[in-house]
Amino acid sequence: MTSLSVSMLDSPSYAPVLTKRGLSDVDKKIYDSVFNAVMNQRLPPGTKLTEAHFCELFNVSRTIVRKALQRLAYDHIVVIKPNHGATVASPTPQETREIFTARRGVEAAIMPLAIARANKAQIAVLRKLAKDEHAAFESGDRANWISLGGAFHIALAELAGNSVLQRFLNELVSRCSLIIALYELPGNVACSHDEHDRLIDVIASKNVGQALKMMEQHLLAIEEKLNLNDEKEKINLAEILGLA
Amino acid sequence: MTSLSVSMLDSPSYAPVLTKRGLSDVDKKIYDSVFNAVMNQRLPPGTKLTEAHFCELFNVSRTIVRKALQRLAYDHIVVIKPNHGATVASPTPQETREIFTARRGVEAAIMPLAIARANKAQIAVLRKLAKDEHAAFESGDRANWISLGGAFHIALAELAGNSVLQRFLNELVSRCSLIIALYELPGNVACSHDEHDRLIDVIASKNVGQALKMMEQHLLAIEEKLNLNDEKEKINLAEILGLA
DNA sequence: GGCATTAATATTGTATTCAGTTGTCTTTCT
DNA sequence: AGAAAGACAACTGAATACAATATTAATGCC
Repeated sequence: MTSLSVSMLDSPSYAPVLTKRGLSDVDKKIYDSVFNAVMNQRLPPGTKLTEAHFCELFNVSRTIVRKALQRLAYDHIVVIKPNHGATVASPTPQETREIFTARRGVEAAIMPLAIARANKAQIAVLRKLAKDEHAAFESGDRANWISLGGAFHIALAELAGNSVLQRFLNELVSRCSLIIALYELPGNVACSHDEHDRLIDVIASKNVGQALKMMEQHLLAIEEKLNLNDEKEKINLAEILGLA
Repeated sequence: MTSLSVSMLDSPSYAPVLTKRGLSDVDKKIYDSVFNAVMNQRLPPGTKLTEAHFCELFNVSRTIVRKALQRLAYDHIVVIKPNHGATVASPTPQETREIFTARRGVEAAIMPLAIARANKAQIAVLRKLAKDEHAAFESGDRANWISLGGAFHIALAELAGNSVLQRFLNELVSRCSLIIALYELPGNVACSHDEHDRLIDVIASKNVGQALKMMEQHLLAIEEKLNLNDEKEKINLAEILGLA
């Protein structure tokens, strides 16, 4: 199990605790720093997140830290076991399949809303994201590439203008980052880096039916590239036993 | 604004729908008692939920109470404003539309999964729920009737076997209970009390396309019966001014 | 009487303290 | 040496204490 190190988190940015009016949004800072670290895969699944550690990093009491960790647990970014504290979640293959199924459903609900509200400016925003994604891919910045791939879908959800669906998708996309960190086959990274471009074209053409089909294919393709054989440990165990 | 009274909270009867790991026993009790009270509309939207009150009722410290309230806030059952504490949520018309739109999407994602897994026994469970719903309607037990109406959809989500979608729908159904409490036109209650029967028929026949269409119509019908004119206060205010 | 201002009370936000649990390391015995 | 038992340290769970803020009551003024 990995342990938390300072470099994994965003710099605490020691903004002095000025202003009594400035309500303590420290817990949000903690939440965001862990969330971003997970999204960028700087915090691998299974990492232990000790409360006292965050107290030092952010100069707050455990009360605040616990609030942030509990919120992360609500969103299934971390798992809290009684008397064992918080660790970065590591979704099982079964959970993974459920997450992807749910995500296909939520993205399908988002798509017609997004298409209905898409104008030129918003299409341009999507294209910018796709371009950044390409750049990250070309430069070999794998973490940033994955993060931007998620950002595209998040942007689509924003465009849909439904805060509920947006929140659902946020959770699903962040959990997918965890999943990719766990299950993606190493050699399989180079793929599908123009699918977002084609999606944007279809969205711009306002063809809902085709967009739905393409999005589903897109998500199924991602899922199929994972190694969900459920045999990660079993194979290792078998080998060990075979050797023994 | 209504204030909390003890009688609103008792009646431990109903199923713990949103139960989760990580909550200690008392936590869960507080969460469930508020949740059920909201679902049964004993706690009207806007009700102030004072922490100290729950401390007395459940003989625990504020630490536990706050954890339960924060989780209720996460599920959008209550709203926590900084330095103002928790109140039962009262969704705006805008939020209501978003919730119903999201719900149509999530139910659409659930339907094919549920149909794929539906066998005779599970169809029987659904029929039982519809029957109870009829009974509650006939006996004039409005609160129980609304609660059972939600239970039907929850059961469908369970049947689908996807814990993520199930959790999403749980939130949406409970928020709809709040919405109905706020916006349903009084005389409009007597309606659609056999739509669930017809849904079950279509599900049993495994006709996915027709089931999707029927479910969407069902949900649209519920939404249309609400009074979302945004003029609730305005009308009252006008009357008051007219008299003055 | 109505209204603004101030004091008193109530409620929430955060830190600290105490208690219980778990994991590890040492000691001891066979 | 190896296993079991016990002691210690680290951590989490929960309650209490203190500080900050909001709400209500009271007072004075016009």
